Amino acid sequence: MTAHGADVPDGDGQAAAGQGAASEAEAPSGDQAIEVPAARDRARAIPEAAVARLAVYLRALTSLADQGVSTVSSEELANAAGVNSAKLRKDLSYIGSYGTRGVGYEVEVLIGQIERTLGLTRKHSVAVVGIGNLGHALANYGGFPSRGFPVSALFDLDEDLVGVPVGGIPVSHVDDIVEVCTDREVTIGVIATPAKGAQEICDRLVAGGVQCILNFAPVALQVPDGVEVRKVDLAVEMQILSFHVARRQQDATAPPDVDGADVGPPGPNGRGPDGGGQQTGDETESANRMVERL
Amino acid sequence: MTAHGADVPDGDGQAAAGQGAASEAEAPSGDQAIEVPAARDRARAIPEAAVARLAVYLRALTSLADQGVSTVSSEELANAAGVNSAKLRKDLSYIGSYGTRGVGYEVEVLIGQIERTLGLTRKHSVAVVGIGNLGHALANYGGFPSRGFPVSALFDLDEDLVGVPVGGIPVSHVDDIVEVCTDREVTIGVIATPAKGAQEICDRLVAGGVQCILNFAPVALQVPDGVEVRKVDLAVEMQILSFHVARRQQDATAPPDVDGADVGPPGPNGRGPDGGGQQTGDETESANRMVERL
DNA sequence: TAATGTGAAGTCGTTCACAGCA
DNA sequence: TGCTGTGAACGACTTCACATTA
Repeated sequence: MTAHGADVPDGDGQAAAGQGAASEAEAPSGDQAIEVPAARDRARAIPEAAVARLAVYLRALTSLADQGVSTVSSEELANAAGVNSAKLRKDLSYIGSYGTRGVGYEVEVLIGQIERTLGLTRKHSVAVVGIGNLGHALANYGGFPSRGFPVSALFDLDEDLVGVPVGGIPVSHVDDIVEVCTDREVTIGVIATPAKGAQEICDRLVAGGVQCILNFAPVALQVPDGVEVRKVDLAVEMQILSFHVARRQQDATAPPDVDGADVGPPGPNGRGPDGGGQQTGDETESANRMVERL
Repeated sequence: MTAHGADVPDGDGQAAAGQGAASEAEAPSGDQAIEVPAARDRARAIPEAAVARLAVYLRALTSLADQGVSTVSSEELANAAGVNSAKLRKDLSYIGSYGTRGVGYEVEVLIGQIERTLGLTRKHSVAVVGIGNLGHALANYGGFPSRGFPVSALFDLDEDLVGVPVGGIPVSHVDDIVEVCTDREVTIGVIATPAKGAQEICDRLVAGGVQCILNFAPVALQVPDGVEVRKVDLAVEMQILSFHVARRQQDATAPPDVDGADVGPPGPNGRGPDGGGQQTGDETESANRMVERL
């Protein structure tokens, strides 16, 4: 984990498979012999995939609580979360036994336990870097502050934006990242800049004491051990969907295809798709400069 | 990642997260005996996780192409994409043998092959529903159109927004989803609405012929077989990061913890964390109504 | 009786290591 | 000689199925 390579987008939550998070280059050096056990104990025992789902269960639970429900069975909760009950029970078993056989789980108790496990009993200050289209949306995002993630700093490279309040917080200049993050004890940094400067921003955040980064820029960030990176890439999500559309059509048009040569000639042909390609923007590329001020 | 993976995140997938997509209720009835082989052949052989990474490789490759690089070794490309070379080679092997032993891969050729595999040789019309903060950002998102995903329809429930052009496209009313999506042959729908109406929107998109959905609303959507859903949940991503912060601190404060009772008393205590909780917004909840017009 | 909690089996994905080829 | 392509070993996550308990 923690590894450098921002783990690939992996399928996360969603049903089947997916996951396979981080654990990239694990510093395979012959430093210490084993180090497998001990160290990581309590929390490390929970599979990454299960952690992701716990957050989903939490949401379903708070929703139930709002509706006045006080008890749920694994079946009901699993249904609300979009997983099967066996998986849900297994996941919950990682954090302890808080259910009652023959009855189910007490909603409030489970909420408390999951929040504790996810470390939500502590507030995590968030900094958003890159106040473009996306950064703007994130800064105004109601879901963050309401869930214990107060946005306490905004940064942009654009001098015209500095000082302008967005979502109630004045934008600071990226040159002050280290200082401001240290001051405000930012623990989570969100990078919503173009790919170009993302690594530089990342380095500054780390220098400012940020331990976790949510990266929207389309690059694999390099970070020192001990810093966690999660990447969200909209273009990748779209392309995965595209793949499924393609697969579906292939299945539909040629179901009894045994093996033979597939679609195009595997020969050494230049590109293939539309004209000279070109791939203009670089994802968040334009985003950063499009909305500009409110 | 379906997403699922989106979900979650995924693991994810994101990072991980993210992902494994649909295939929720798989109709486990004793309908047909096996059905394992045949049917899904060419494309289905590629693991979901590998598909997600192919999209990442594609980006790295186009970046290299822009820099004028014409050949890469698996080692170099893997490095740029943030994975290890063995995994990269395995992933590429799923789509065929386009490398040259002793040399590496031709950038242009690989780009073409990956694009073909991901179905990017065809344009996929995108519809964005919910023109709030996030929807706004998505509508203006440069990364979509430039990568073969032209945004061709926008929808919102707000009458005041209908007709207003966002990113060059006039917003339509959600009541017209079915009609407009059918007309414009939308293949991918993006839901950026509050959790509340998401399922309803989803149903309409499906009725309008949309086969793939990227869901930003914090709910597990129910879709018929044949429709693919990937979920992206920012709050979940943040909570996963929060978990890692918590784990890190736990490791730091009490490394030689053997087992005993963990943190809080597992007894039947009410909630636990901050006061009466409350969980205000519902993620995109506020988003939808915050920026309003440009 | 009903539903949790969990070992065990199964499935899927990653890593290893090396044969094979330019 | 150098790097790809891939079978096989390994490890992680999921599903099954049932003992267990309120």
